[in-house]
Amino acid sequence: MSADDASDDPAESSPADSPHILSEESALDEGEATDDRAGETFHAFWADVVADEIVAREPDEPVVIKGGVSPSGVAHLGNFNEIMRGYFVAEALRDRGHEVRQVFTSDDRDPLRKVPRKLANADGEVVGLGEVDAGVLGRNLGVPYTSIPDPFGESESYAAHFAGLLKADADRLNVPVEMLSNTELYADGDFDEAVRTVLADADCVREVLSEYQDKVDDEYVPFNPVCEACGKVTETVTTVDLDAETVDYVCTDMDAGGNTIEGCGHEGSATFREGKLPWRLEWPAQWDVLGVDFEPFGKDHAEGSWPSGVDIARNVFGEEPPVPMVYEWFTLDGEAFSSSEGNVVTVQELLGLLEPKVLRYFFALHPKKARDLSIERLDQLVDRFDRFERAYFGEVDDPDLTAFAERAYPFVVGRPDDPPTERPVRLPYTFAAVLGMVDDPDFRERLARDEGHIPDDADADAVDAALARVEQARNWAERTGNEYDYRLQPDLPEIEFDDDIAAGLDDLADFVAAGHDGEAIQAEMYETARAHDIEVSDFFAAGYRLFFDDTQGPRLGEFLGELERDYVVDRLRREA
RNA sequence: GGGCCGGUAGCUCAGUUAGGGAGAGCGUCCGGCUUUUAACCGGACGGUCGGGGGUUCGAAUCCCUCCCGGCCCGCCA
Repeated sequence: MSADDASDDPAESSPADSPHILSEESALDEGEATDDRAGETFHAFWADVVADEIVAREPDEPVVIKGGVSPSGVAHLGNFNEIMRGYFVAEALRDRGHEVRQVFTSDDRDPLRKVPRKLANADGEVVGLGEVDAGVLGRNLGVPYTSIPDPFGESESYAAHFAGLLKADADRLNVPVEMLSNTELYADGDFDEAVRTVLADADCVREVLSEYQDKVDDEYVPFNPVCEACGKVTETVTTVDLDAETVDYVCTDMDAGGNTIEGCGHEGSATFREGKLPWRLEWPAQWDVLGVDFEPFGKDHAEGSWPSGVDIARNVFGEEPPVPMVYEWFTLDGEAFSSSEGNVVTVQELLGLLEPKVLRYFFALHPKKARDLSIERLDQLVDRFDRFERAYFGEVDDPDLTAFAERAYPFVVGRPDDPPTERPVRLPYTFAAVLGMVDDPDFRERLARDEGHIPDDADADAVDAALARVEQARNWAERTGNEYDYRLQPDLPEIEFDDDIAAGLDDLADFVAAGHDGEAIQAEMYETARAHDIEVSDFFAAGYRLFFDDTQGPRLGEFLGELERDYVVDRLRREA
């Protein structure tokens, strides 16, 4: 047991290797290092704390930031954590003058272990198996994702389809990330040295790995060839030929989370490029091959593959592991992301509901907090972004928020070198939802101006930008069916009113026809109701029925005041 | 059971780096906008900072302990 010479329990990594670098006082905060401490400055933005750690190691340029994921059915928001967290660190480093390369591996030589219940199509929409060629999945259990046809029949493989989704979403968020296919790295020989190192010193690998995994015994060979006969990833290597760089194998059954994927029994030979390393080795091998300096990962890795990866990196590959960073997982409307349960949302879906800046802002919040993304309360997130933005422009009396905004806002809006000098015009999200009840763009602008949300001197571009939120807020209202989900009815709803209300509506029509503004119309509704001895609520309900075919709605008078007068008059008279 | 990370107002979250006034927005309630109708404005209500103990002149913040939640401690990734 050479691995545990230094410590009593090899599984117990030293505190300095903790991946929770944002939770601890400081990995440097030991002993008397007061001079070092004095050199540290407070950072309002977590990405700078991480950047400090990276810079302290004096990495070669370009600094390499990695993320990675095994393909699954849906590229949901949670999968974006690594890309976005890495991005903000990359930007913080670039801002300090470093060259940064951000890569993201699609770990696509991994075998498909079970058929996903939901898939995302090229448009980011989540669909069930019934809408795809599910058979192609069922027939390819155990086969690397890159060798499985795209169930949508569009991309060259299932892996390519999935990687395409991630890349498209990264583009939408304007994050320059280089997608790397693990299969290609193997096929091109990038992993040759790593595989050789692992197989050449298999005893050492077993020794290190056995501290973390029970299945590692004297027979264990840390390489999984792809069977040349059936195409499945296999586990049983019989001999290793280091000179020829080949292994012999038997295609045996594989256990996949309780299910058995049957091997074909074929006995064959594979090169180092025709298989893969097990994850616990593959991850540190990626660090080595790609020269990774920083990698964020989910908390599921924090106590599992990270400690073993550190050990493997040092004792097998002879390298230092990258700066780690654990992030907490998101929930969606209070529940864990689950594509099988249908509790997923894709970046593309979200961008139909809010601006990319707002989504980027969400990822700029502190990673150690388990955050809930609530679609129902998406207005809260947008409001928080607006406040964050106002804080950047010095309009919020909150020193902490202001300090965070001053550093993070330029990154969030993607303009660290050229931050905006004027605060954009923003419509409150729920107000935008109100405007979304009517299609007419002129109506939207008039009402927004009347309510004081658009300054008189705003230029046309600023107005257009502000009004762009209306479509998103309307999509939100429709998706959630919430209290803003009303639509102005272009045609007269079928409805009967009693005589009093009918007379009141006629009077109100005359009042509108005479030309009054929204405020006056609102007031007149009360007057009219009283004059006809109608309950005010009944009269409003009649109005909502006429215009929205509903019993409730927005403040009606102001609303009617902005609409086409003839339309309002005709509708009140139940004529059109 | 063990380890790690979280727990601050009804909700969403700042504040914990470096101990000193418990905060914001939303919601709720009340009021204002001549006028009950979800947009605007003002005010109020609202917290044992998960519980307990300790250190300290002083603790959301540091230490110990317990409770709750998530993750890991099989395999896989």
